[in-house]
Amino acid sequence: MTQAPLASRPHDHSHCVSHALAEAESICMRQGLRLTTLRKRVLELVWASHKPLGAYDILGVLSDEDGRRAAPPTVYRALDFLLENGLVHRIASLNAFVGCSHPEHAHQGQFLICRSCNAAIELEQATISNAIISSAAGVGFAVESQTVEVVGLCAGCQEPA
Amino acid sequence: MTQAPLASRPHDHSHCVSHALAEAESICMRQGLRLTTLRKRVLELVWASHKPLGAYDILGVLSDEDGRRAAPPTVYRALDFLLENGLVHRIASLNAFVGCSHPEHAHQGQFLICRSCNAAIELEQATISNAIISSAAGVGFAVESQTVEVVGLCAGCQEPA
DNA sequence: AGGAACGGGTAATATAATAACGTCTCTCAC
DNA sequence: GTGAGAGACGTTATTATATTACCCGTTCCT
Repeated sequence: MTQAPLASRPHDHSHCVSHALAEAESICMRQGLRLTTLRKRVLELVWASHKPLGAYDILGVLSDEDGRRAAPPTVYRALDFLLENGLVHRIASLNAFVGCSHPEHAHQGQFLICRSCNAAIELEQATISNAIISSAAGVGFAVESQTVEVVGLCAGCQEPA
Repeated sequence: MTQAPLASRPHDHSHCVSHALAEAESICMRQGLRLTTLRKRVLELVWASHKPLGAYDILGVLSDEDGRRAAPPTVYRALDFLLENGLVHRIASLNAFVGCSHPEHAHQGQFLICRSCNAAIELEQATISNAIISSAAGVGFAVESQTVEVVGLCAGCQEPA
């Protein structure tokens, strides 16, 4: 087996965050999108860990740090922007959001969600999506978007023996 | 391509319903489970079409026909029973429920959801789940459950040319 | 008969998401 | 520079989805 992904190993996470923010800046710059203070802050919060974060968790943090309580639309609008531009993914089975590991190109991830540490590992395996597309084609179904969310145990959370 | 699945073609749907109910009866009988009036009625409603149905849609129908308004726990408890015993599936991306096509054996379906007619087609393709399991194993992740939900156009809803 | 287990009613609450409307601030053509 | 339009965000209210807690009656087993 290859090495376990970063998300499920201890690592200097501040690097993930700064890298994600820098990449977001650069993508928005190139595409003429406005990565406002709020959007940047929400992206930062989503990237605060590799665990998917609920909209209301984000809302809570924003409210705490602002004093004034933020309202849901504030967060949802920022999340919509980030989703539309491929900077975060939504995990439907958790009603939660996680930073996109490869925002530089359009794609839909597949997610491995550890039920022990809650980390979400993003995959982008053509074998999976091709299997889906061709199975669907077998019954005449034309695929437009895929949701693949898997629950289990990440490498780090499996008991050593 | 093979023939389009029943769910996406016109068919005598009352047969689907009666077959599903009969099979549920037989499964519950064999396993000593109590398919009460309420549970049976909820199963029937879920099977009323091949379109995933929200818990509150079910609630609405029950309330209408009962006169007295049913409360959420009534429906959720019935759905929990049906889910636990493999008689219905939950579609996470829609917050909705659909009858299980193959309740006689344990499995997790893969779903093709038509964005035009809303029908959900259940697949059970080993190629898909194996692709997922082996991709996950490649990063040391042990899969326990899979959610595969695909949106697109079913055979019947694709324009003929 | 006694009592545990189960099914289900009811009220309240938690959690997730959206609607509708107003205001401010950029940007850009002129 | 200036005004028109678009975009971003605040605010209030509402809708949609799901769960908790408590109670009561029935069933089933002894």
